[in-house]
Amino acid sequence: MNEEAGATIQDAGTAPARPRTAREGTAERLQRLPTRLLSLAALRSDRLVTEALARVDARKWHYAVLATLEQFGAASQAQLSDRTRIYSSDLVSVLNELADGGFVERGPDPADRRRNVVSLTAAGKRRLRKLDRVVAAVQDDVFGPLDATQRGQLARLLTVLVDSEGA
Amino acid sequence: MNEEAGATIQDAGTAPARPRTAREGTAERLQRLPTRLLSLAALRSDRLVTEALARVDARKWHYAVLATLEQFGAASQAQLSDRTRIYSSDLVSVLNELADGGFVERGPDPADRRRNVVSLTAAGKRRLRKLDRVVAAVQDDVFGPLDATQRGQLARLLTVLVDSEGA
DNA sequence: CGGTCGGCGTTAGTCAGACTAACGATTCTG
DNA sequence: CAGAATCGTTAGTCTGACTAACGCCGACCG
Repeated sequence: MNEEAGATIQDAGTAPARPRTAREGTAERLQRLPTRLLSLAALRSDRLVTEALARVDARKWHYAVLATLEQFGAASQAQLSDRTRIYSSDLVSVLNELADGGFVERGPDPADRRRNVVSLTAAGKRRLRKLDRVVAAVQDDVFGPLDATQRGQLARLLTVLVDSEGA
Repeated sequence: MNEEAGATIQDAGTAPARPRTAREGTAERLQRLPTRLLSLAALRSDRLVTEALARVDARKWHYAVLATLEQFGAASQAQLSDRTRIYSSDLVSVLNELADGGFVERGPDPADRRRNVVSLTAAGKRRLRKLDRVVAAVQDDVFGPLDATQRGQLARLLTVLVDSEGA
């Protein structure tokens, strides 16, 4: 919780502060370092995504889970974990949140009582549509500085990197 | 490293290792999502960088600080914070570590006793050379799947994104 | 000259995500 | 049937980003 200063209600956001954008001088070695560029770009991207989703009371994982459920249908948590790359230990709370919102249902799998079957509800589908819109908007936000061609290039290059993972 | 199941001795702890690389099925929506690609690529990159540096008992910020000091000379912590984008609160422990290793010296600024002057030692310069090598090696590791042209492209695109930050 | 404002370094603490360990319950396998 | 493996869950570690507050000092203002 935030203790508000009471007096001036406010502009909680008016951060007068750190000119983090200062960009005054970054050592060259760092400035061109590809891994650093990647890290900074992702940091900014993640921040924007997280903020945008937070505004509608969601998190990245919510989107991932909902989208995965819609595409592949009901699944066990283990399957969801594999498909979304969310650790199953973290998945628990994500599903709790989604279930609290009525977006998914979690019940025991009659076929294998160790498992849960997680399925999308009607509300979940609507929720997904909404998050789709939010996420799409952020893409433009993040990649605004690039034109369509460049975005395509970037996506292709990143895909190569990401896919090289398991190799 | 991987624990091999040796000879059926107990294997109590043999983590057969989650096939995180499984890549079985990722929802399309997610798979092409640029912000996600960026995030995943950065995650992998960061992990490799962190591991490589850990092997020589260093962290990313160590490199950033040493490189910045060499390029701009002795500076106050506030300046370092601006230039490296390390929050000054986090900078404290980084400098402690570097000072413990004898790589930097931190003394009061005679001109302004609020400030510290942080400067690079001879050992710090040697350290920087070493980290330079480590970091360079990781670049090849991370961006191995890309040829020189592609790496250039990627760097350019990312630079655009990163520089759009303050705009 | 005294006071207040602001920059400086530091401590502490929050929050999120990635990741590991262990455990009870269950099912599979030999 | 016994042991091994799987599933969901709890708890906890680690790192990085970020905020709040504080004591110290210097700058500026009246």
